[in-house]
Amino acid sequence: MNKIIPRTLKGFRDFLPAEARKRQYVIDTLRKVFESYGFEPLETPALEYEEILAGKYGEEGERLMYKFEDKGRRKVALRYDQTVPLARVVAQYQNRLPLPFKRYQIQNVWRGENPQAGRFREFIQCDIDTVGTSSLLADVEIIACALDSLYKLGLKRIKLLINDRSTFEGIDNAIISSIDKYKKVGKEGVLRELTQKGMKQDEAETLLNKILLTKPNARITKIFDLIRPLLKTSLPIEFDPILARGLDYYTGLIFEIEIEGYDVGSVCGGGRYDNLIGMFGDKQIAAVGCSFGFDRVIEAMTDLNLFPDELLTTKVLVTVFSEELLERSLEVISNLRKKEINTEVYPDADAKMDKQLKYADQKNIPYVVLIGPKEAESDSATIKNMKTGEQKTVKIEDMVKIVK
RNA sequence: GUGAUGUUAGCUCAACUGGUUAGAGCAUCAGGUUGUGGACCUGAAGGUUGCCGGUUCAAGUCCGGUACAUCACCCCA
Repeated sequence: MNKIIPRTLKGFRDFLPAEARKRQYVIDTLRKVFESYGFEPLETPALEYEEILAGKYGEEGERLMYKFEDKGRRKVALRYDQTVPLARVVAQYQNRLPLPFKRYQIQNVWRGENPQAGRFREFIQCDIDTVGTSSLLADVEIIACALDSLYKLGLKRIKLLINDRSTFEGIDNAIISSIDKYKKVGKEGVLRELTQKGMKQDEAETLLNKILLTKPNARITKIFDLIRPLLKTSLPIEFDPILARGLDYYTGLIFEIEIEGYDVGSVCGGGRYDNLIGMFGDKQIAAVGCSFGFDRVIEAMTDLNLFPDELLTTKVLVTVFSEELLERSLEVISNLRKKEINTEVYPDADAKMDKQLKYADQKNIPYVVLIGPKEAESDSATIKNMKTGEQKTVKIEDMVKIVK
């Protein structure tokens, strides 16, 4: 028999406990903030009928989508983003989802891209969207919720860049996507691309200068006015006429959030897209939303050291002295767990104490409980603080106080 | 889809222009102390040098292909 090599698929990742804990912390935090704004959870299947997803993401998307036949010979595809499934859900459950519908969705999506920095084939998307209203207040709430989310994660030095699709009125999508690269390739780079796409040098220059000098329109100034009272802190908010987000489906607001001291790109972006959600019905439905770059958020927070020190699971390790005293250990464990203290037992009664302590040390468990013959006699236990090395023998009832 | 670079022990790396039996640190396991972790010491285990083929008396080393990884383009989160 051939030996099977343990490995992961190209572009797919394992998250070992230290990493997985960080991710869960971020998800938990985001979820709480989303819900505080009235967004409700939505989950959709990983697999959809291919026809639901096909033709929705352009040529590139079509190439990158995971498609195959299932056992029943149905043509299926893996979730490619969360917006198309949202559109499907809105069309499918019209009678059960009164509009406006506010939902958040935190699930994996799959794209068969070539992996590179911060890009994988399986990754989490965190989306919030409000469907069924074109009110500017909905736009403002999305932005406020996004800012609040990052703020709660400790990302306090953030900058909001905001623009409106009307800045690019009448301009071809291909041209817009070149202009969007302004920050990356500079003015010369954009002009070079534009002339390559068939524009004359002076035409391109005139266009670019005109865009750079655009002033915020009425919608944007209204958004500015509305957002200030919503946010207690005064965040830098900037009108940025060059911002296009590369996507051609936006119809109004476009925004991005950047982190100061982390210039790998935006960690959140979104806008209004009033012509997309209605794709499965016969009427258009207005929508506004945004998406967090989950992996970038994790990376930025790691760089800036923003994760709480004690993202621990186990609080107490109860050691086992011998087979005879195992029962005493189990009693203590049961007591601690009843008090909602995360407790684990060293699973081998024959293991020496140093090995059991070493295990606690490696797993960063803050407290270790020892119950040997001495303690058993007096119906007590010794509790050791692994950080300070202090230890004392106490009655079992008193142990909870020390740990908590 | 395109391009650049790389792949040697679980991890990080070494091995002069091709030349005996491919080395080290960390991690693992055992012991140094049978009720106390992080340090230290001793020892053990761990490799068909990513895979397939070619050149050569001889390949970890050279050549071709392929898989994977990293980075970039395209595109995007």
